Amino acid sequence: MSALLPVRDTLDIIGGKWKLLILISIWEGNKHFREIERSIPKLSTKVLSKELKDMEENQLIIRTVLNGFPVRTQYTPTEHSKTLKKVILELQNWGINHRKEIFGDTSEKDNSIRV
Amino acid sequence: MSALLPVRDTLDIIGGKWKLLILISIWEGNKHFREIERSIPKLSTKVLSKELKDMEENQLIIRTVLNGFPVRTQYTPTEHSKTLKKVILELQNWGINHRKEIFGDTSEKDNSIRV
DNA sequence: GTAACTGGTTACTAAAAGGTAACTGATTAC
DNA sequence: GTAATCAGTTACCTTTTAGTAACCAGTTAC
Repeated sequence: MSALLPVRDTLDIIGGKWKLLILISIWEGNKHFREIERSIPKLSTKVLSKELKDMEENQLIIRTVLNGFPVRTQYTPTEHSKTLKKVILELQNWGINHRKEIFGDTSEKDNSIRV
Repeated sequence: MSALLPVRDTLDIIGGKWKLLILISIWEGNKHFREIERSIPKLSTKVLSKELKDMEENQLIIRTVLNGFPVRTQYTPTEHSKTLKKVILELQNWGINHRKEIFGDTSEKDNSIRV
């Protein structure tokens, strides 16, 4: 069925443990490598490096090297990446409802969308 | 970071290579183990077995054993699983637009099940 | 001079995921 | 009696992914 190709394309890009975390971290204002690294617990330098490369390739972020003394790079989200917000909203809503459905969790402690 | 938990919950459940393919196959009318297996190229018995267990645990499908001569099991989608259709639609739309954005691909030629 | 910061890379190791094929037990068809 | 179908399970092996830690160059602060 034809839904599968595009869905798989999408999951290939934003699936996995870290990509969405990283994107959200950048959306929240973290621009530099070490900054992003520190903002996401348990994320290692090596993995971050690889994920950022993937994301740049897929045009979700732009990497700029600033000429300065303690060499700085800057990561900024592309306009294109912002189209992911709808997807994330659906994934988020489903996750919340699923949790209720499965665990009967009605607490709804935090459903703000700080993205 | 509150979008992240639910999003990760969702991706844990439907992420990965096979779960959505399997769910769609079942939605399309394939009910039995070998039937589902044969409908998805490159999917092995072992992996299908594991994926179906995960999906049953997450209440996306129901497994019923029919008492008969060449023992048959039946997999049916839950009502709850149908709430995924919105999510899938968004993932699908994003995938299509992303492909256009990145490759300028307007052909939409190949909508067969590539695995 | 020493340590710490920047953005990573490299090498080694450990864990997780996936592939292949054989095998189960009951039954049907030839 | 032989082969095939059903729904899986098990054991073994390979591939992929991830974690750890050391290290690069250049600069700043003490």
